[in-house]
Amino acid sequence: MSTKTNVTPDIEIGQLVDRFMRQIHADLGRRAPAFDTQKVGPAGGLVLMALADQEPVAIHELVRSIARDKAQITRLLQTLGTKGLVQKSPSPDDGRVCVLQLTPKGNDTVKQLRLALAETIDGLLDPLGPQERETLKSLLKKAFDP
Amino acid sequence: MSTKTNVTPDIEIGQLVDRFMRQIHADLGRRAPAFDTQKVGPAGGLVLMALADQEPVAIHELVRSIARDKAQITRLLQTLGTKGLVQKSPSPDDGRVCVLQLTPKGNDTVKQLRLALAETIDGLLDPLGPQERETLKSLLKKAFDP
DNA sequence: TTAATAGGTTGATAAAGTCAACAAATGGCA
DNA sequence: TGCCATTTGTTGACTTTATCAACCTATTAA
Repeated sequence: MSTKTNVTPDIEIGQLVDRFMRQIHADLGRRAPAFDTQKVGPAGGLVLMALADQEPVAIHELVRSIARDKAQITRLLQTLGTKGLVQKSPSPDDGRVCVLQLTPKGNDTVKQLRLALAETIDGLLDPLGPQERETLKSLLKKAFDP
Repeated sequence: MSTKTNVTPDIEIGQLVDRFMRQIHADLGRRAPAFDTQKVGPAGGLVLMALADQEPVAIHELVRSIARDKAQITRLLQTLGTKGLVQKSPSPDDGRVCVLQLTPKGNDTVKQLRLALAETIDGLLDPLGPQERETLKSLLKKAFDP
């Protein structure tokens, strides 16, 4: 009790976050035919959106920022590449790294995905007022922003 | 600004939540050998913890509360059953439903899992103060509690 | 009593995630 | 300069989750 670590810290948060994530996933899945015109799927969508925030970016940086396995990203990028959404070019500075960039088509796709995601989250956070949403977002950012 | 729906609601929240979930998952996975003595895995662990909060509970209620597919839960419960962690008994009221309950062994397992999850989350929320954590939790509960 | 519905199981399949091994490029250092 | 450890990205093999439809039984409503 003396130290700052509680005896039982937040046990519920994990389950709540899981539910949050899963409901986002479910709702997006339901509406996917309407907006996922490129059929990138949930994983591809997240990669594209992360990419849009960070481009131009090296693969290993993207991997770290979204906390996924690099093997998985390699393969995702292959399919996104063949769909013409992402362009991969060797870095001039370092022969090992590949630099990623969205194509115009990729940018359009991201716009659609973002809109859909925003709508979904907007719906899920319905019980919260505008101010509460801001608070939630800022707390998450404080804890998990790179 | 007049209506309650913003033009661009919270796009980032989805990615932040995803990162949160994924880091929980990664950290728990790293430490799993130390605490997952029954080898229930991430999915099994979540089911057990949800069960502990709700038992005795019917399968379909559990399914709804954790937002997973019922087929998946059926199979998870089979393995948890053979490990002697969960007991499944027919409901006296309704011949279709099965009522779930943790065994003593299941309860012990949940205690371990909860401790591990709490430690992990405690670590991940390090940037947040005690008050901010409370706020975060209450917001999530307000939005996602059954 | 029939028809529709809900709860749960099974089967088949797809999608994600994991882990180790590897080649090429870089960097450090003797 | 030459060697070794490290980093980056790819590939292969594999396990875990997730999804979807078909199905049986019990319940409910008409």
